[in-house]
Amino acid sequence: MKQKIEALILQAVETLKQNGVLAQETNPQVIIERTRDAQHGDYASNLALTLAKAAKTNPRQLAEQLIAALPEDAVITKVELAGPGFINFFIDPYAQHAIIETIHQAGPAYGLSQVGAGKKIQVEFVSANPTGPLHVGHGRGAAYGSVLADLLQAVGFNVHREYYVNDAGRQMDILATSIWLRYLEECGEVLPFPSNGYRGEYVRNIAWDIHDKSGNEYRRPVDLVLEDIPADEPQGGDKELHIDALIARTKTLLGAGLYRDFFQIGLNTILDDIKDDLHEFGVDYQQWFSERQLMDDGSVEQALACLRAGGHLYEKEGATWFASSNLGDEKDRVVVRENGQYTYFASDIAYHMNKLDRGFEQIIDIWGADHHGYIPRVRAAIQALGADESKLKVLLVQFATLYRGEEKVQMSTRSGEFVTLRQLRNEVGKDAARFFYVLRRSEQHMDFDLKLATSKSNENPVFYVQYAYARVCSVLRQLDEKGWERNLQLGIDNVRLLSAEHENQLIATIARYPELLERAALQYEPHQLIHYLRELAHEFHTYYNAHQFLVDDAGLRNARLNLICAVKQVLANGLNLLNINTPESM
RNA sequence: GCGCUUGUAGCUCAACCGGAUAGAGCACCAGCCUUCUAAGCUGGGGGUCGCAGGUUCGAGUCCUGCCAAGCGCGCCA
Repeated sequence: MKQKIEALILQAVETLKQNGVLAQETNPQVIIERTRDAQHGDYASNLALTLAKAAKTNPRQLAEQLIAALPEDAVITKVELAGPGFINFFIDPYAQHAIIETIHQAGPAYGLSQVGAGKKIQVEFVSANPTGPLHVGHGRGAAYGSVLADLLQAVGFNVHREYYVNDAGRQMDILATSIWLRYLEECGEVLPFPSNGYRGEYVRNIAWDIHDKSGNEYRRPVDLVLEDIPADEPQGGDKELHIDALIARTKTLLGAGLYRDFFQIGLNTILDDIKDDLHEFGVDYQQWFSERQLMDDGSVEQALACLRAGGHLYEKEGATWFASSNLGDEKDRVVVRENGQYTYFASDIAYHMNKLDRGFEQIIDIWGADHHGYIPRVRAAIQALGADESKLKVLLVQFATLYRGEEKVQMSTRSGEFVTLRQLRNEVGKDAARFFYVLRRSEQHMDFDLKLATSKSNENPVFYVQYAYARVCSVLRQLDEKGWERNLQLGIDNVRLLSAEHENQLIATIARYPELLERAALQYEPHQLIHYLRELAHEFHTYYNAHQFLVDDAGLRNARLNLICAVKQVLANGLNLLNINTPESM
């Protein structure tokens, strides 16, 4: 419909060019908007307002001339000049009725499109360190990323979902050491636990499990473990020096081989838990990409060689630096430490080079907002690698501040005091959790009230949408009980009986679903889909209260059934995209 | 101090490339169940769009300054 009106307006513009009203070189971008107010018709164009200046005339006069030059069209019942120079189009209310039949034919495919044109696009999200279970902060990134990926796929992109596993680096060593110390306790040793270690209950569980399976294989005498280790913070020492010494001691006492085994068991256990957790949350990936693999297969070395060849690296104070400040970063960054180890940033450069090499036309990184300072250096790296930095899009997800009623919930992975995603799912269920997370724009700070989300009452908006779906199902059950059958063709033949205001409104809303999907996807804003579904559900509930569907007149009955079945289909398509269930009864 | 993000109704949030009288939900008030599920519907009150300038036919939206909140500013990840 938009295209149709656009074409008509362009014809009018051509006519005015010939009349000399508009300059020959006028090549306007015609914007047709759906109106927000029914008084303004169905569609509106602001073309006269934007062209008035160039045409050296006032907008209302130009709009009048445009309207006069507009070709006749059966679908358009009225064209009005309004306000400062808007052109409002009123559409024949029956013109949109055909969408009901379209929806019945397309079914689950209704709303899908090909604007993405099969473009290869990668979405990397969550990518939490495998040092513990996912918490509710990760949940938002998981819900946002997965819905965004599904949206992009729905509009025709070739989407690759990926999780970057930070399975190398110091944090992982701290984890392995933490598990080992708990394991020693399991063996019967008594020793202090480092203040900087991972204290969560899951660490004990892994240790318990290893002890159960391997007995005392990894056991070493506690006095050897603690010998000459610098004091921990509570004892007046430095917690970083303390933990680093413990890591080194763990490696020495176990030896490289056993340490590696032990490390791997810890990593696998936690990663399996994360995979399982996300899967149950409705989040699945095409690939789990290992950071350590980049280290092991020489990718990091190769990436740094590439930067070096481009003259972007230099040595200073024993470390190797990337001159990112030449490329928009606020300062240069270390890539190889004084001790010869790569920084996290070094492997991330290699990772992004790898992404580019895999031929993605667009790379979307979804990060927690606390990583925003990291963006300029990654962009700098991509430029230094000789790639087009506009291929990278970084989307930030603000962490949710967690409340339990009025009380703010403090979270820290290290101390083990946090609410896990799994706990949240167990309390509120997958549907409500996903719905809640996607409800708000991702850059928006968000207060997540556990008390509210866990309430199984009508305060929870997910039920409202699901209830609309269940209500349609219920009507169909009633139909069956009355011994009637739905007749699609009879309904189509009588579609013009759908003339009530509620019906026209509902038809207009389901008709714009494809546009909505496209916009939500291209703007990376899944919350638009949620808001749309709430609106659709609301219009359905209103319709339900205002009109009886199961009337004696078979023509009207089937016309209405076709409409509510089309609503049901759109609700299902939207909820499926969100990976939220569609209950047949509630 | 510098940088990024945010600031809209009592609370939580929307507002499509700048567009017409800024909208929902919750909460509050008043109504609607002998009729397809009341987890629903109808109506009502409630606003200095953080503040001040600027850009223009038009600004919640763009620009500048200020105020406030969150985050960041490691040879951590």
